[in-house]
Amino acid sequence: MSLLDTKNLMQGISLDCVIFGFHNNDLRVLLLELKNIKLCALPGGFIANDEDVDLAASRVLQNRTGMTDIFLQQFYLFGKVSRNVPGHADRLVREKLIGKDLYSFFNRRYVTIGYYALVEYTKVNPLPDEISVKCDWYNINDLPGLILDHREIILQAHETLKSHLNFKPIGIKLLPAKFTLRDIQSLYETILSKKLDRRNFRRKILGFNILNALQERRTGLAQRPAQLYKFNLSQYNRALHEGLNQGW
Amino acid sequence: MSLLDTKNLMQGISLDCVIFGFHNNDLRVLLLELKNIKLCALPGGFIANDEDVDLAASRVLQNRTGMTDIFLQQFYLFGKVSRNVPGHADRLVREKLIGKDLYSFFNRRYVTIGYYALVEYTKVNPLPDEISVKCDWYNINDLPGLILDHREIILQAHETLKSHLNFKPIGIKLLPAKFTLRDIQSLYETILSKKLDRRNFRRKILGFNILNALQERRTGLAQRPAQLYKFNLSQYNRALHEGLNQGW
DNA sequence: TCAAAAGTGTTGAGGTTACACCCATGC
DNA sequence: GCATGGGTGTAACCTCAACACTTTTGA
Repeated sequence: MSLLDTKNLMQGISLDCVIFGFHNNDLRVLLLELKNIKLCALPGGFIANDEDVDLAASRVLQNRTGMTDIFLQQFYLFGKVSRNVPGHADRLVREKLIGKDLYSFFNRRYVTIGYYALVEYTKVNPLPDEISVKCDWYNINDLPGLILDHREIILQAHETLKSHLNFKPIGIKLLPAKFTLRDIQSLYETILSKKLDRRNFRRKILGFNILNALQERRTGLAQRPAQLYKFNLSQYNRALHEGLNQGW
Repeated sequence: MSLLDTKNLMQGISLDCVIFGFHNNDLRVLLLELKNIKLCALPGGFIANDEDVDLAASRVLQNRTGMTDIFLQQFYLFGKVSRNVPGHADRLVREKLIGKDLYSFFNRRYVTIGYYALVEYTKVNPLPDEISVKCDWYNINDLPGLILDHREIILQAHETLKSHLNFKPIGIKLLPAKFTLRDIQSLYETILSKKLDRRNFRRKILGFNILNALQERRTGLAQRPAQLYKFNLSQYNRALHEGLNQGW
C-alpha cells in the first residue's frame, strides 16, 4: 500500500471510473475482483492535495489500462450519506485489503466523483491494483456482485453514455482504427440496447461527416466485402466541440 | 459564525449555487456582496458529515431565498487545483469575514460542487448570510467582480441551462403561475440570447402539451389581450422525466 | 448456385422555417 | 383611427422512418 500516502490525499472524496470497452458486440466495463471478498469494484482512487481531479481520474485510468489519451468525462458526484455502508472499512481491514494504519482514512463518510471512459478494448492490458486479484472485463448486462453503490454508478454512466450519443460523436476510442459501417452500427446498437435500421443508420452517420472511406475492404468473409472507414480526426473533434444536434 | 461548527463538516468540499431568476426580460443570478471586500460571491456552503450533498444544496438555497421546493440540479464538480487562490483564507480573516478559529478550515484546497437552481423572481426575498452585507440579483450579462472562479461557475451553469432547454421543460419555476406565450418566449429568448420566431415558437411550445390555457386574458394594455396559460403540472413532470426530444 | 451481408433509392409522414394577414384593445 | 402586439395559416423545405431490390463474395 505504498502508494497510499494518505497525508497527501484529500479526505472524504474518492473517484470511480466506469471504463467502457466494446468487443464481440458486447459493451463491457473494466472491473477489479477484490482480494478475499467475492465482490468486484470499479477502478477508483483518491485525489492528491496538489492534483487536479481530472488528472487523478486520468492517473487511475492509466494505472489500470496502461493507456493514456483516453476519452474521460466526469458525469456525476454521488453524494448521498446512505452510500456509505457501516462496517465497510472494518471489513477491508479484516479481509486484509488494507492495513490497520489506513483504517481511519477509509472509515469516514465519502462522496465519490463518477467518471466514464471509452477505450479500445484490444489495446487494453488490464492490471489489477494492490487490493485486487484480477482486473477484467464484464458485460454490462451481466455484472457481477459489486461493492457499495458501484452497480448504480455503472448504470448511471451507461445512461449518460446513451444520452451523449445524441449530441456527441462517439466511437473513436471504442473502435479499431479501421472499421466498417456495420461495426459502428453494432456499437451504437449495443450501447442503446436496440436495433437500428441499417440503411437509415448509414445515411445518418455518414451525414455527420466524421468518417473517411478508405481504399480498402474487409475481405475473407463469404459475402460482399465491406468498405472500411476511419474517423476524420479534425471533423470528429469539431463535432465533439459543437455537438451534433442543436435544438432551438 | 455559529452556523459553522466545522467539526461536523466535510473538509475540502464546498458547494455553490447559481440561482437563476427571470425579471423584466433579464436572466439574473442571485449573488452575495461580501463584507469589506468589493467582490461578490455565489451563495454556497459546506456539507455536514451526516447530510446528503443534495440536501446541503437545498439548505443553502432555502437560507438565501426563503424558498423550498426549488428546481435544483448538480451540474459540475470544479476540481482544478488552480481554483484555489493562495492567500484567500488570509484575506477572509484579515477582512474579518471569518474568525481566526476558522482559518484552518478555510485554508486548504477545496473542490466545489456546482448546482444551478431556477426560482420565481418575485417570490424570493434575498437574505444575506453572515459574511455578506447584501444579497441581490445581477444580470447575467453584467456580472460584478466575483471571488475565485465564481464567474466561470456561473457561465458554465448558464451553458448547462441552455443545453437543458432542448431536452427538458423549463419555466415552471421561473415564471409566475399565470403567464402569456409571450412571457415564456421571452424567457427562452433570454436564456438562449437569441430571438425566436413568435409563430413557430407558439406552435412548438404548445406542441409539448405542458401548458393549459386559462379562461383569462391579460388586459390593461393598448393591444389585443393575450391569452393566459398555466403549466400542466402532471404533463410537465412527465416531460421532465421522459425528456422532450429523444434522438436515436 | 446459394447464403449472407453490403450497397443503393424512394416514398410518405411529420416537423421546421420563413413568411403575411387579420384581430382586439387603449389611447 | 391608429399603434401595438396577439392570434392564425400556409407553402417550401428538411429530416426521418419504413421498406425492396441488386451486388459481391466464399463456400
